[in-house]
Amino acid sequence: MSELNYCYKYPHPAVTADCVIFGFDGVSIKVLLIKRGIEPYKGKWAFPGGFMKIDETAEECAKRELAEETGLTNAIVEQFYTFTDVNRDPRERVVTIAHYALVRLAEVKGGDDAEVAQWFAQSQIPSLAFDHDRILRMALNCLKERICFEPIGFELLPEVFTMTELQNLYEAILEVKFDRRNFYNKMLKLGILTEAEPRPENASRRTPTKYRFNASKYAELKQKGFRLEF
Amino acid sequence: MSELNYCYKYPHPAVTADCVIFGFDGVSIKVLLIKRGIEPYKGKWAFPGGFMKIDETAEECAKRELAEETGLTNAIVEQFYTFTDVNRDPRERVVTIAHYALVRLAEVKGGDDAEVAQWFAQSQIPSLAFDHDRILRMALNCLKERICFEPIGFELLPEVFTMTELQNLYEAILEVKFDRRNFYNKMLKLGILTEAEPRPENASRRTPTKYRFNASKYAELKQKGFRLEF
DNA sequence: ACAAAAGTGTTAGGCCTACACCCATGA
DNA sequence: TCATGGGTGTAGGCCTAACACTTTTGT
Repeated sequence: MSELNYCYKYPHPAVTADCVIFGFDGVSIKVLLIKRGIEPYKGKWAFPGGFMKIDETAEECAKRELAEETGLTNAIVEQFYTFTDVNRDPRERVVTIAHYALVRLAEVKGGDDAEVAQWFAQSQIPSLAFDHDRILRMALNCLKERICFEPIGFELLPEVFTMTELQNLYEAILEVKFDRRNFYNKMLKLGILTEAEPRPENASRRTPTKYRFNASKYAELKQKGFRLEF
Repeated sequence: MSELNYCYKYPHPAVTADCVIFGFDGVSIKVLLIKRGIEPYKGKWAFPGGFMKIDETAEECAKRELAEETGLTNAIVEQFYTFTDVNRDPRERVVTIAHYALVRLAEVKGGDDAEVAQWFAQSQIPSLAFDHDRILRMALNCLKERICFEPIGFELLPEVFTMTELQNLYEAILEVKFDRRNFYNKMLKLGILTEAEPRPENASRRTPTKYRFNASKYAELKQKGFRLEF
């Protein structure tokens, strides 16, 4: 079991897939971290990740990690950068293909052990193992860029949401503030939202309108050359 | 020399870096391809690329490949995607970290052997070895997206260029046509171009104005939150 | 002389931004 | 009653897109 059975003519790096899992609680962006139980960096927090099996793609590997930690199997998982620094892992040469995942917090299976896996608000993330600080920075940047041009934000919200929740999400990710009326107008004019339910009888002025992302409408617009922009 | 000296407890994929090298001849985007001299895919065209050494990063590897084929050592080289399909190489499991490079054709050292390395206009690229067709599609897409928001186009033009050349470049990459006056106005208003030389005495109406990309001006604007958009 | 390249300005419409008040609810 | 959240409209400025003619040169 511990023999060195896999031999090559030239040195091969190990390949891992890491998964930066983003969630949104209505106010802040959150990231799921795992406390390392073994050396190196024992006791430090890191992203879920692991060695890519010889018969799976990096994306399958990242999705496997995601499923192990959250129980989710149909979330968005996308590769964003491959980290290849020579000494990023003290054990051996390890190349990691970094992914981010977008999940709805409500759908995440509660972790069995809060000591081991924990959600951190963006502002409370501790210093991480390996080069994961750098990976996080790049993941956040990538998320910022992509949400400007693609409707990935909806993957972090419940199916049905209010305009205020949507605005909070954009503001949290982009770290800016929008004028509420302008945000409403812009979003509604885009034509990619549908009112989820007609307002109930007893709807008061205070009851917010619920929306749903209209994926087919978006696909249609996109095909016509429409581009989302924030 | 042919012994299997590098042994691991678990199987390790091989890791390569491939380099999609883009040039621009004033009219079309060109790509440098290498004719494979050995199996697999012997005789087919492919991107320059090779196995990552155990003490170099993927980017260093891609730059090494670029230098070998073009003599250039200071061109833009950027990773854009890592391809991990299980059967993408028939010999063994190979993960490739794909890069694109932007070079000025005038600075490229003429290849010794046109049989082996050759520039292809985008429309004349043959079907490629491995999954390089897919890699090319993604590289072109990535180039399209990036040129919309970052001034990378200038890396493909001579230091000094005319507005028409710049417009041709944008049109070739984005596969659209712009109105000449609107393109002039927009570019000039951005404030990132400098006139290269005062127009000479004998300048006729027909002599085009020469421009130069003003990188420091761009950096300054960018810091103020300015974003390039096309 | 004819074709091709380069320079140049205006107008209309759409989009973005800034901005304020009312109502209902729950504490 | 007070603070909070939610809904709503308009006016000005800027940017975009559409559009044509003149000059020069080379063939």
